[in-house]
Amino acid sequence: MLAELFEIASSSDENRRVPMARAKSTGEQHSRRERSRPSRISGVYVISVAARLADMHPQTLRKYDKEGLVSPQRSEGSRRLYSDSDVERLRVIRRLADELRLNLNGVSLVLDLVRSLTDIVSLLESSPEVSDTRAARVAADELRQILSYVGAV
DNA sequence: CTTCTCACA
DNA sequence: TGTGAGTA
Repeated sequence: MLAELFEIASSSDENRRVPMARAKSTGEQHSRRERSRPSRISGVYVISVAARLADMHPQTLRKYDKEGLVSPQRSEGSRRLYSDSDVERLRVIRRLADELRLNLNGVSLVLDLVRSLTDIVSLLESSPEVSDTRAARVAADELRQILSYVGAV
């Protein structure tokens, strides 16, 4: 359906023998860079860790990947690497599916809409000529309500 | 990736 | 009993 809208650049699929540094199934991979204030700590997690953070089973994450709901980066060995935003996205999916009882097609549709609405809110707030109008403020406020209801804060 | 279970209509 | 979601 609309799932093909999400595309994350995948690196080259070279199946070279890269010595995997202690392939621990639990624990974070890579270091955490604290770039100019810890406003955003970027973590990278293997599927088992990401599943635990999102309170899901690893098989569910594989299925979501296959369905195009979440497209994690891949390592050299084609292992899925989930970012913090991927985990956050998984939590939104869990809310949409568990609480709102949406099926996966509904979830992907809502996620598409969330992205569009987020962009529209940004546009409404971008330039003063727009954001200073009453209509823009009302519209942006309404969209933010919808986004927070969906859980996309 | 395929198979199996479970819920549901 | 066919389909979708999650799991083994």
